[in-house]
Amino acid sequence: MVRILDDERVAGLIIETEAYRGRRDPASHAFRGKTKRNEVMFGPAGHAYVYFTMGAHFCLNITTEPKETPAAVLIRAIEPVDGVAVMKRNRGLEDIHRLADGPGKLTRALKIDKELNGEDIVRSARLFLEREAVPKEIAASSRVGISSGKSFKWRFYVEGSGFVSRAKPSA
DNA sequence: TAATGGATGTTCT
DNA sequence: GAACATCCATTAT
Repeated sequence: MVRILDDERVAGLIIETEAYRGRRDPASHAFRGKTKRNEVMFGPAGHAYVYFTMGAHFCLNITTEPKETPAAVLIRAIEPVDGVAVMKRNRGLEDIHRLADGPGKLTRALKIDKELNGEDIVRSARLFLEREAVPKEIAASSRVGISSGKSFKWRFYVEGSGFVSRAKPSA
């Protein structure tokens, strides 16, 4: 995942994600229909859905599925690769393992906020994805921080990575 | 190492 | 008025 900040490349490998599947998924923002906040989820795939949560943090999702089929992938953690100094400055932290090991931390490290909500990441010069080697050991577990839909194993993370948000995921 | 509570927008009851 | 796709400082074990 690549973020361009003042012509500087700030990037990292995606380590942890969660899937949210619209109408079929009680934990999804889109489960109860379209609102002003979640309308990006109802748009075409490949756009950034950025929302403000718990009164203090932003979370970044990438939409999937065609228009009017709400679904998105929450990016929960990255392993910093380029522009590490910028991330440290944004976070006020030196520990590289803690720079972006959670959805709220990641958006802060990469300076992602509501202004990027709806960004087309296929065409964007500010936020986009590059193809990389897919890690071999990918594990699945329940999603984090939800109260319904817990039985779906829709959290995916690189097994053994020191950059996941929770060392010991709950099954 | 584990539990607690504050910050506080958006949506739902 | 309460819950929530969170994080962190503070306090208790």
